[in-house]
Amino acid sequence: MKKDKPKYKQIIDAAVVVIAENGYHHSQVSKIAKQAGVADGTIYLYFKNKEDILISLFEEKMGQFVSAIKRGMEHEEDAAAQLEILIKSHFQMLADDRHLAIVTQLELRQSNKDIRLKINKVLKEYLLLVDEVLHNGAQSGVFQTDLDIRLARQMVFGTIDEVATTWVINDQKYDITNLAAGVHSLIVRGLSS
Amino acid sequence: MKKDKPKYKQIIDAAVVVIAENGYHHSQVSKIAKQAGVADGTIYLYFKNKEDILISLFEEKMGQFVSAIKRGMEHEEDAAAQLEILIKSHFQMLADDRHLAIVTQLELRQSNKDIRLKINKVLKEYLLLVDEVLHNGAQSGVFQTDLDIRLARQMVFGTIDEVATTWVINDQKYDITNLAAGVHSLIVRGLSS
Amino acid sequence: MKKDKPKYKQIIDAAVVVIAENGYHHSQVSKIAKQAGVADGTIYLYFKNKEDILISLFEEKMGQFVSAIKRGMEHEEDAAAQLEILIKSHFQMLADDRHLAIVTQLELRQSNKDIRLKINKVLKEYLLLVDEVLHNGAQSGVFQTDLDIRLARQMVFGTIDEVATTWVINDQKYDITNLAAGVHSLIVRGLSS
Amino acid sequence: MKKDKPKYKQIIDAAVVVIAENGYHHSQVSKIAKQAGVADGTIYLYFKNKEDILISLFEEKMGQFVSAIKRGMEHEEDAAAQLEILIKSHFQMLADDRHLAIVTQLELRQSNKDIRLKINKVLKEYLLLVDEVLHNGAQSGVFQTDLDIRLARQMVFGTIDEVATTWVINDQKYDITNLAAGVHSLIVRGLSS
DNA sequence: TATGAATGAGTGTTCATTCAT
DNA sequence: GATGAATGAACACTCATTCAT
Repeated sequence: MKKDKPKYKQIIDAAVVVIAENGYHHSQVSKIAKQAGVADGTIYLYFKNKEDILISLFEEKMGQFVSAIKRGMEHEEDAAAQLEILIKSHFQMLADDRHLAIVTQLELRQSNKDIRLKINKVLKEYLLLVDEVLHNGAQSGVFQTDLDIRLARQMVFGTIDEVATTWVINDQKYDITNLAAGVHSLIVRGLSS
Repeated sequence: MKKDKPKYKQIIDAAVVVIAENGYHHSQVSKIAKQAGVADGTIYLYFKNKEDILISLFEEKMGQFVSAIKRGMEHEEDAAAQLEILIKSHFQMLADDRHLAIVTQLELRQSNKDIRLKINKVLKEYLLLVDEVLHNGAQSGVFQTDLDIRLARQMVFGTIDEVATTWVINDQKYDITNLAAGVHSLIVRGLSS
Repeated sequence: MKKDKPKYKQIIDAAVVVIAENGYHHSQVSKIAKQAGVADGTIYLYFKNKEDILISLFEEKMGQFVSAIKRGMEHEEDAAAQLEILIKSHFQMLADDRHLAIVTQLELRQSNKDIRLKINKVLKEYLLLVDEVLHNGAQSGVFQTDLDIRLARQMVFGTIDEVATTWVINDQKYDITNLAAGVHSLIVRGLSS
Repeated sequence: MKKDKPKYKQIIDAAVVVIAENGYHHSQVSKIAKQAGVADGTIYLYFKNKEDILISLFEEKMGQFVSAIKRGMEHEEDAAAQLEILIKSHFQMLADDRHLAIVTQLELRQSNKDIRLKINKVLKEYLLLVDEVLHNGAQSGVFQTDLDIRLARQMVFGTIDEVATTWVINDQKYDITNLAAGVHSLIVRGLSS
């Protein structure tokens, strides 16, 4: 399996660094190859094309992302508490890797429609996780029992994503993990007094 | 004033159609010119460069957007009701122009950092409007009096934007205006039962 | 006659200034029109095309040039003295109009082969004047009686031109008229001790 | 070293032919590439940009030029004889390559100021060689001992250059090498009888 | 005469991808 | 597997010239 060979991860990590530092449109394959310490042609032994690097990058990192969140929520049954863990973990992981945060919140979105559709496919696993929490909350009565899961998920994800993007646009100059509690509260309680 | 001449709007409208149908990266200036019924060079009598078409497009449309919402909220003082008008108007306007919806939710975001910065400047007016509503709500006691306006605005905008993007990605195949009430309820009341 | 109308000269003078200040390749017709205080289209009422401005400019100025030199040599019969007047007048006229000096020595030469051929035609009158002086000198015995006029003319013109060009390239920062005597001496006596 | 690879010279030689035959302004990079038998992009592996082809072309050819002249003068100590060798070599080399003659005497001069400045830098080596000969002549008493070297160099170069340009403009239809003796005589002895 | 808005042809350069070694 | 030289498609922008007013 190619994904287990060292050069596979090597190239992906190089791509994260190069894209974060140079921006998506200035991240030529040759630059990624150089950063990874391989020849240009070698990239194509591990990835179908440039798009495939991006998609694989997102798959790889998002996979770790979801696993970590799942692991964090493992022993928690209360939906509201699960949601808090999810938000905290999400923010924590972005805070842990500045480069990755830039890539996922800003640069990856400059790719074209096709890539973004494939990225959305990868994202689905994360969204399903949110759905689970929401479903659990609705059933257990922690959340509204007649909750429109789809819409609620869009609120949860939209809010988290917007908060994360704003933070990255502002050069990550404040501690995003401090915002987790406030975001959680807003999502759960809404604006109402 | 160039912006008042008919060709200015003609070119912007052509750009919306061309970009929506071909995607940002396949929307050559010559294609836009053809659609607008002018020569390639004419574009440059009205716009500094290709980027400027995009930014002007967004300015023009977003300006109408904000005006329309303001007009809609004019005679309403209750913050929750204002918010509902804002959401409804937002969705309504996207529903009214399929092409524009594609451009603003998907294609515009593929532009590079510089353009996005300028786009954000234009967006600011909209976000200030949201802030006003939130501030009003917090002061009048309709919303939490100690509301973190910045965070709340990110929830409001993030949710609306995510709902809109999801709708566009799904080929606008359901009626997004039907979602306004649900979104409003979620934002105001949160997930809580 | 178009050449006698005020706008004709107005446009030519504008062209000299614009080309001297912006360089040949940045001297658009619109820039010349603006400097001349006329509309772009008006240029084409007086000149066939852009090339024609250049050629007319050179004709006009070179005509004055040749007349002035002829006038200066009128009452001098000695070929060596005539040559000195020619060189002095040539340098004097360049020194009198910085802009024109830049245009004739540097910018006009960037035009393409066709224009340069036409410019050479205009130049011919000047070269014939040189030939006359040389012929006179050969016949009167002031110069070598078996002088190769064509070659001698090329030496005379080549030397004057190179000295002038070097002066312009060095930003006209010394007084070129001071060089006339030395140049004359070199041309007449050569390098020999 | 890129300059030693065969394609470097291949492209330069192609450029000489294409520019000589089509004129500088109609010598598209793609045309040069085709003539060189390489792809357009290959040009940019060896040259920074189109200007760089021109400058490199001149460097390469002028380098050979100067070397050849130096080699020719090696065993000659008399300044007048050195000058004759210089003139003969110069004309001979132009006569040996019709295309190169057109490029150096006509087409290269159409380039803009920046290129011309760089070309002048390359030319300097040639001019220094002339200076050496003149200095030698002045010291040995073959030439005037109080010779203004700078002015004398401008006469020498101006004359040679004008003779060469005239020959090229006249389609090289006579044998320029036959003119070397006459030019040498004129430069050394001047017009005097 | 004079205007100036409109035209549209023309090209240097980048970079993802290939393939002979 | 690994290399990296070579490929060639793709496109925004300028500006001389025209012509309806």
